Amino acid sequence: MNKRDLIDAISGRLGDKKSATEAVNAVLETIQTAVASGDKVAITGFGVFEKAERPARTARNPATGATIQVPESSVPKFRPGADFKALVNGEKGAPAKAGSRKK
Amino acid sequence: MNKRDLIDAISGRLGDKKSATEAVNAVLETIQTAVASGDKVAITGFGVFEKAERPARTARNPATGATIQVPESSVPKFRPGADFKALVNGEKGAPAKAGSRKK
DNA sequence: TGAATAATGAACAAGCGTGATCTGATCGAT
DNA sequence: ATCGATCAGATCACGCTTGTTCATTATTCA
Repeated sequence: MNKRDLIDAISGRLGDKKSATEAVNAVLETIQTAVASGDKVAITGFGVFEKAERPARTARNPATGATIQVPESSVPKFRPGADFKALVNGEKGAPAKAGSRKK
Repeated sequence: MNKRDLIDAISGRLGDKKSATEAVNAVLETIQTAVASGDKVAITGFGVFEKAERPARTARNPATGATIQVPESSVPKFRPGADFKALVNGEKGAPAKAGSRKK
């Protein structure tokens, strides 16, 4: 599924494809900007987008076999939430219901 | 940043907080459903949400220290895209602009 | 109010990084 | 809405590194 299909699927809920496109872009860009700013986006039930700062480490260039030093690189990290994982495991049928407590 | 802040930030772009709430929920739920269905959501520039099926493996219970067998668990996997990583690294200033080709 | 998230701890296993290329995706034009 | 051009993404490889998972409790989010 690509972005077009995603927008098309959402347009069925928002009613308009143009609005869906704007909505998707707004959400994605907002998350990107927030994570880039260092603020982690914690969404209960979905997951957490956070900026993971990785220190320099020793990697290797498989083409040459030479060990190279990789500088600090901040990469976006996503940790799926409980509902998301449960949904993928097939334990639930619909998201955002949160009414099933298996404890 | 929580979901409230995210919605608030998006409402500044869509103009309405209610629309922003619907948009965020629609996007997130759609992604969850798609990933749960096995279809990976590939969005160029942002990342790829896909369903990673991990086979059973041996884990440990930190409370008791006993090794236990974990059954197959399908967890959602997110792989950040090039633009997202570049943005987090501070190489770019704004997402979805795609006008900066450094190549 | 109710429920989800964060942190801890240790061992196992997979990932990562560079880099070119092909395919797929995305954006714009008609 | 569809077609076309352009660009991002995946792959493969080797050796070291990091991540990940389990469970419990308090706090904070919805």
